[in-house]
Amino acid sequence: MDAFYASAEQASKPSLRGKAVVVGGLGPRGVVATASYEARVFGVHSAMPMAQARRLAPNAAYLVPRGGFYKSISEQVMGLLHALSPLVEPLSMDEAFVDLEAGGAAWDETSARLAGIRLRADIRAVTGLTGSVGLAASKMLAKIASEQAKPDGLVVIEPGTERALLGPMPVRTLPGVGPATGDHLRRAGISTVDELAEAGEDELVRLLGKAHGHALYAMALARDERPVVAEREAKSVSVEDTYDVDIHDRGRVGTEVQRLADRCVRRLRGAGLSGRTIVLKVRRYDFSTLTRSETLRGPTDDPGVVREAAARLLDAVDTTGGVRLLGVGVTGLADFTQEDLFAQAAGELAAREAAAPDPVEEAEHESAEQRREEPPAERHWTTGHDVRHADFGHGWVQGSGLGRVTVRFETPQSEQPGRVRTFRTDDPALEPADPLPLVAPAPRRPDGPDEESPDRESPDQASSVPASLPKSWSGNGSGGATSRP
DNA sequence: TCTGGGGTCCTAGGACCC
DNA sequence: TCTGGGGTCCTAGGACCC
Repeated sequence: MDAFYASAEQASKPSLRGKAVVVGGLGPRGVVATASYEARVFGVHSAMPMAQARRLAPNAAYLVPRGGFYKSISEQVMGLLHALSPLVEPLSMDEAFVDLEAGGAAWDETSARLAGIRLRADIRAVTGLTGSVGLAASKMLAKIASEQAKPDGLVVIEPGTERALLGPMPVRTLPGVGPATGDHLRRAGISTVDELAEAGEDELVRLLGKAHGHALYAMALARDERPVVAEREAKSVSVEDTYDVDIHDRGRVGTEVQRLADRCVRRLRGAGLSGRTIVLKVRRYDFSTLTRSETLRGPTDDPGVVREAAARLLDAVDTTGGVRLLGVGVTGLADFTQEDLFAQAAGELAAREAAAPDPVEEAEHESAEQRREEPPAERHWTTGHDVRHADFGHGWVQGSGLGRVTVRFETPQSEQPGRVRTFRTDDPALEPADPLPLVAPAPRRPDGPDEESPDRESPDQASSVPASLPKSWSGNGSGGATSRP
């Protein structure tokens, strides 16, 4: 998906279309998650500190990420991919490998290109957003092709042309070559893929180590036999928080670690997992980062056990000078727990847990209590979130402060930017709302194809989109102007 | 300019075992 | 009596990706 978070916000808020939009953390230590292509013109890009983005693009719209909203769009797109092949390997919410051959969706260049064209049209029809497609004979090349296709394009790397295409490219093009490896290679006089191949495998192993050296040499020769693997098991679960100001108080550090341990366990349990190794992460005032870990005799999902392990690990960490980040994670995952096995044998743990309050729920209860005791409920309206007003209908929060909240009333289907109105934050007519679908539910067509029916497997079948296709799938999407939905 | 959050994979040393 | 070789597990750190 192209500039996924930012594009989703633009599709959701017509007044932001064609405008610079930056999605990311809005706190003093926030960074950019995604910048719209309009914002990239100003030099704003992912992972940039938000403060710097604001200097570069002071008039852009700044929004916090709405993970649940993006996830629901992601599921629609992944659904379209699964219709092409059972072999779908998600890389993130907005990117996945698909083995078209395994699904019978393509068997040569022509059928592959057609599948890509249909997929892009389907993505647009179903989600209202644009995605880019890279087609090639391996994962590495498909990924490079999709980068070249962005935004809103499709690129095919034809078999036989790989090395000629790759050769002159900078080494940083290859997935797995980041800033450190890039610098390392540059100091060794290697800056292009051709030079990587010329250096030879032994030299690369000497420079970069075994695994990386062999892998990079193979990639430089366009060799990549890695299969597309669906459904990989999670290997770790972790949570972390960066604080707006460094924490100096040792007691406060302790309570934060307990909170993080509880949050981590909630996620662990939510996924039906347990783990053997507890990891504590500390980033100090000077950005130096350390981890401490402890492996238990058996896997656990018990909040008390994880809390205690995290507390023990913290005991061994010097936090003088303050900490900017704390994190708790669990690895060595299993889908059962030692405690469960004992419980089955003894048949009484469940009863005991029912009698005694679960520390996780207890913690939630406590914090809810604390919230209730906070000064008289001034409702908080988060910029960018959807709301509904009894008289004016659906809109989103454009800003709030000083007891006022400003709302723009528009929906994804609005033809022009909506009207803006300001209310008191405690206006009873105003309430939070869920995001609206980006694409209006299709009117019932008796003979029309139905996205929800999973029964079409042949690429010969009609695609679920109108005949009018976007104009920019001619292959090379990299040069032209961005066309937004 | 001052650096998020959630992950994966690799390396390297030491303990331990056979 | 003065020290082998291989394998696994644990811990810590670092690179990289989105």
